[in-house]
Amino acid sequence: MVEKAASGRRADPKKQKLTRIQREKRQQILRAALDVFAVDGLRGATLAKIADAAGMSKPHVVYYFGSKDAIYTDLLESLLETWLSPLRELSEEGEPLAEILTYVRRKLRMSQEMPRESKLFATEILHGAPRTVDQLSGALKSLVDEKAAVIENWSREGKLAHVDPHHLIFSIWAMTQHYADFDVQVCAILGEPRAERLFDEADAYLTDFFVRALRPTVE
Amino acid sequence: MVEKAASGRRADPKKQKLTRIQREKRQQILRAALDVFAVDGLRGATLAKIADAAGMSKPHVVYYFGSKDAIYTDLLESLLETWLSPLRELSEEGEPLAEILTYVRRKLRMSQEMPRESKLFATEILHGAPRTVDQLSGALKSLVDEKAAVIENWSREGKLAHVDPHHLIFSIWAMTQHYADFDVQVCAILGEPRAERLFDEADAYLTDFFVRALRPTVE
DNA sequence: ACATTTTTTGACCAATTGGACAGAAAAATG
DNA sequence: CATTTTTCTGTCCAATTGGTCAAAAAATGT
Repeated sequence: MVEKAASGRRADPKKQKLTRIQREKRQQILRAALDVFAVDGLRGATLAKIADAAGMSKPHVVYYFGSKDAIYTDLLESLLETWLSPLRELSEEGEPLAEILTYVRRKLRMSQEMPRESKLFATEILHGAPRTVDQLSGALKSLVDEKAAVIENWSREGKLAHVDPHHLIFSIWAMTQHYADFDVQVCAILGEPRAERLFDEADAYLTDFFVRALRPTVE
Repeated sequence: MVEKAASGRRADPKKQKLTRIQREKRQQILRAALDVFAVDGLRGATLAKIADAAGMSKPHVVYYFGSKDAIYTDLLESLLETWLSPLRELSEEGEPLAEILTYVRRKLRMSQEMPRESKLFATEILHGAPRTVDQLSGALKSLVDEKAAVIENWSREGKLAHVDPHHLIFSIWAMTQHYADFDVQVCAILGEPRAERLFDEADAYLTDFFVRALRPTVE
C-alpha cells in the first residue's frame, strides 16, 4: 500500500535528465516566480500567484518544483553565478584603474537590467541568507579574496591608491546595487525628470567618484 | 445591535492622550516587534511571535495597536525621523570636508548601533515602500534637496571637489547602510577575526575613501 | 464599599494558503 | 490500438494566523 516516492509522481531533477518540455516549464515557472518574489518576498508570495503568473495551475507548479521554497532556492542558486560574473572578469592583466572602472560599470548595468534579481538577492541577505550562507563563505569568499589580492598588488605597485581591497569591493556593491534595490527612494528624491536618466547619471557619477578615490597619489 | 467602535474597546491614541501605562506597553510592544520584523519581515512576522517576545497575550497587542500592520507602520514612522537626524545636523557653517566626514561617521554609527532599524527600513524600501512613499518624496526629498544645495555651494566655492551632491548622499547611504543590512555577507567574506573589528575597519576605510574623493583638486 | 472604566486573557473563528490526492488528458511506447 | 508513462487540473484538507468576543481581573473614581 505504501507506494512511495515513485519516480512518476514528480518531475524533479536530481540529475540532469530533463526533457525539453520539462526544462521549458521549469523555466517558465522560474520567470514568473522571479516577478512575484521580487515584489512580495518569499513569505508574501503565494503558490497561487506564481501559478497564475506562469499561466498554469497550482498543483502543476508543485509538480515541477515540489514546493514554493524549492522554487525560491533554485532561483537564488542560479542567480549567484550570474551575479558574480562581473567580478570574475576583473583581470590582473589589464590597466588597474580601467579594470576597476569596467567592473563598476558592469555591476551598474547589471543592476539596471536585472533589478528584480538584485532585489531578490538583497532581500535574502538582509534576512540572514539562511539558504545562502554556505555559498557566501565558500565560493563567494574565495572569489573575493582572490580578486582582493589582485587589487592589493596593484596598490602595492603604486598603480592604485592604497585602499583596503575588500572594503573597496563592498563599496562597489553597495553603490551600484543601491540604485536597483532602493530605486523607489532614489527616484522619489531625484524627482521625475532626473529619475529617467538615473542610470546615466549614476554611471557618470560613479566613474568620476572612483577615479578620484583610486587614482594613485602623485609623489 | 450594531454597537460600534466604542471608545472603551481599544487603547488607540488618535491624539496624545496616553496614560503612562499605555505609553509603556506600546513601547514594550514596539521593541519586541522590531526584533521580530527585522528578522522575519512584515509578512513573516506573526502576532503570536510579537506577543510572545513582548511577554503578553496576542489579543493584548491587538488591544494596543489594532493590527499587525499598525505596529509596523508606527515603527516605520517613528524611525524615519531618527534615521534622518544625522543629515539634519550637516551644517553650512562648518568646514566642508569635515562636515561630510562627520556625517559619514554618524551614519555609520547609526548602522552599527541600530542594525535592526536599518534592516527594517531597507526591507520596506526594497519592497516599494508602499506606506512610506509619501514621506520619501515629501519630507525626505526636501531635506535632501536642502543639504544637497549646501554641498553644491561648497563645491562651487572650491572647498570641495565637484560631485553631484544628490548622488554623493546616495553613496553615503549605500556604503554605511551596507554594513548593517548585509552584515551576513560582509562577515562571511571577511571571516571571523576581521568581522569583529568590522565597524572600525569600515570607519577607517570610509574616512580615507571620502577624503580622497572629495578633497578639492589643487590647481 | 461600590460603580465604572481600563487592562488582560482564553477560547474561538474565518480566511488564507501550502500542498496532497485521485484521476483526466496527452504523449510516448510497444 | 492497447498500455504505460508523463503531464496537468479540480477538489479537498490541515495548518497557520490575523483578529474577534465575552468575560475576568485591575485600576480608578466617588
